[in-house]
Amino acid sequence: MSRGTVSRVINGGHWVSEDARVAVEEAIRTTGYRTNHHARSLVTGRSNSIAFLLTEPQRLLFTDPNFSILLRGAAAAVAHRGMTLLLLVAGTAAERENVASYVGAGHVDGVLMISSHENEPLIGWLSDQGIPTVSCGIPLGYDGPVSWVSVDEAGGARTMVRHLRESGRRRIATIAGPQDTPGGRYRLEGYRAELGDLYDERYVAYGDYSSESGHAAMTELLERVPDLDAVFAASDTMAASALVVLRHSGRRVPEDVAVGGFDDSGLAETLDPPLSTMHQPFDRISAEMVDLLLDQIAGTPPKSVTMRAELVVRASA
Amino acid sequence: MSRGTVSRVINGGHWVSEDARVAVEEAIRTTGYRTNHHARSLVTGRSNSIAFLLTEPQRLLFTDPNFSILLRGAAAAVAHRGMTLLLLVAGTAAERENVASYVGAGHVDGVLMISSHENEPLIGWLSDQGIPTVSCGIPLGYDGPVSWVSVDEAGGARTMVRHLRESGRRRIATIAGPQDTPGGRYRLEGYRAELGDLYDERYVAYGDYSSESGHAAMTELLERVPDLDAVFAASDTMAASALVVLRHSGRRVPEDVAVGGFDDSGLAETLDPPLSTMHQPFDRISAEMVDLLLDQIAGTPPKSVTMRAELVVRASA
DNA sequence: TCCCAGCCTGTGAACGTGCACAGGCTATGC
DNA sequence: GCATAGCCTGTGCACGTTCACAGGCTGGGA
Repeated sequence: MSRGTVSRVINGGHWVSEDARVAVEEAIRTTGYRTNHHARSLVTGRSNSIAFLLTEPQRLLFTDPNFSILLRGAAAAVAHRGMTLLLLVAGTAAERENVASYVGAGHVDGVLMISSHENEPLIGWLSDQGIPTVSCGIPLGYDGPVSWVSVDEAGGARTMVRHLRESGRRRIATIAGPQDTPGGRYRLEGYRAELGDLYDERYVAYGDYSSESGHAAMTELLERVPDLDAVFAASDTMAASALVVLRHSGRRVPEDVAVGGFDDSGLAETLDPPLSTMHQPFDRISAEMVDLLLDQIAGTPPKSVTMRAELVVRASA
Repeated sequence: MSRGTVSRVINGGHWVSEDARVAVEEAIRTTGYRTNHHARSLVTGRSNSIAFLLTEPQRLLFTDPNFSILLRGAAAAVAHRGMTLLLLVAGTAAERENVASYVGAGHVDGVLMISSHENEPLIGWLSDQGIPTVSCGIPLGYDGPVSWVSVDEAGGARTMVRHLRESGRRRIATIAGPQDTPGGRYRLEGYRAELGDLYDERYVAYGDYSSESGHAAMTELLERVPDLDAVFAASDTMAASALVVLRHSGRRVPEDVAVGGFDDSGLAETLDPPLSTMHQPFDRISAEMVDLLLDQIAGTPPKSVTMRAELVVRASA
């Protein structure tokens, strides 16, 4: 039995006789043979692994539950295809340098880019190097060819604001996310578009998705426009803080003020009252990202996908 | 310039002249040379990567914020040593099988085992195969040689219960975690030990760390022992649900009922009222796990480390 | 009978590195 | 002057695959 034949039955099995196939498979079973991925990668030039690249500063990873869901989904999708997911962190400049040299050396076949802020240098670099890349969310500040998958941020925001208006709210404030982030920017755009002429800058406060920033923003809004009767927060985490601040101010939710969030992270249904929010299909997003990345590795040009965010009505609005 | 000399300057650089070193380093800089990890691994038999292995069912990863913190810490610690962290998921039997064959093939140098439940089959298997492994938390149901790093679960629980007693509480209930988990079991043991003769089974309810289970457990306790004046929850997530249930029952926290948690996850300080809890040093835990694993890979026998949980007093107790 | 196409199998080369070994050069001591 | 030890450098081999190619065997058509 020659190496060539064994190699053929392992990879596809074309042009190999039935006898040879069963013999090889039997031998594999009895000897406990495992193919050496390093040797394979050495000759094929492919690593059979892709990187899950985090460019978010450390602090936010602590509070944002979305990362874990995305990560887990990606790991499952990747493993399902016999590949491996490795985690790369590029929060500091030094880490960014390491990641660039690692990825540039061809140690991964592609990169899943998570939560990049505007003008993230790595995204252009990866694209210039011709390294298959899929971004989670539209990459701000880069107009080159790159794949991304995103929820319809503006559309989702409009849906929530419309829901608030249809339930009779007239003075709808918003706690916007960071404006160097697609979610932060486009959700605010959707809010503005849906309100049209009713838009009033004084009803807008800004946070960075974190709980503390949500607290500060809600406090600021209550001082500036105490007559508000609804709040749309650009993340569930900030909405949670808004609920606390509103209760302490003596307002009831949803009787006095309605509150809507965005994400439908695990947090939302455990809040008091349970939070109405826009559901992001994180499982489908991660699966689609992996699909797009594998297509790109196979040679397909970059392509992008937008998904709908679905309104989930609970008690808060 | 020969391959051998280049190899020597890259790995350590002993027995190489100053002239040769600078020449090689200059050449590396100008040509943009990157060492091929696959070729290196092929000959050394080491992969320079370690696995972050999750054996937790999917649902819990969504709610438990501790995983992300641990993961990020481990990724940073591993990257700092020039190695790579890859994420392996073994929630189902099929996934477990894949992981075993992958790890068994020697594709990683060691395994970081996260949150194993009692009698997790992989832990014994890894140990039997002689694969360096470090468990996060004491592995229940396995008494073979294995490294672990854990917080002092029982001691932390005693500290919290003592704190509640010292603030005048007499009827202290607990929401225990899952009993097939070290945290669940030993925190309950600590609670019981600290109460001594005062221990009363009716003041104990069980959850699985999830928010829903915390809700159910708190509801159950209020029905069974409505006179309770304090609750120690085995996780912040369950404590958060307890706060909601208590408020809805008309009780004030901390005036009527004091509430203490465990973990000090990001959640704790954003709750209303901010949660008193036992702080787990997740950053130190992940760093220590990586250290122990690298020691073991280098040949040191398994070793274990216990860390203290620190009381963090906020408003809830 | 011979040729050719279609299957199937074996073989040599290559991937890029680390390691052991051989050997050259230099300085030191006898 | 010669042996020896201490540095330094180059070379062959091995790691375990995949891939391209050569060639054998079989059956059908001229």
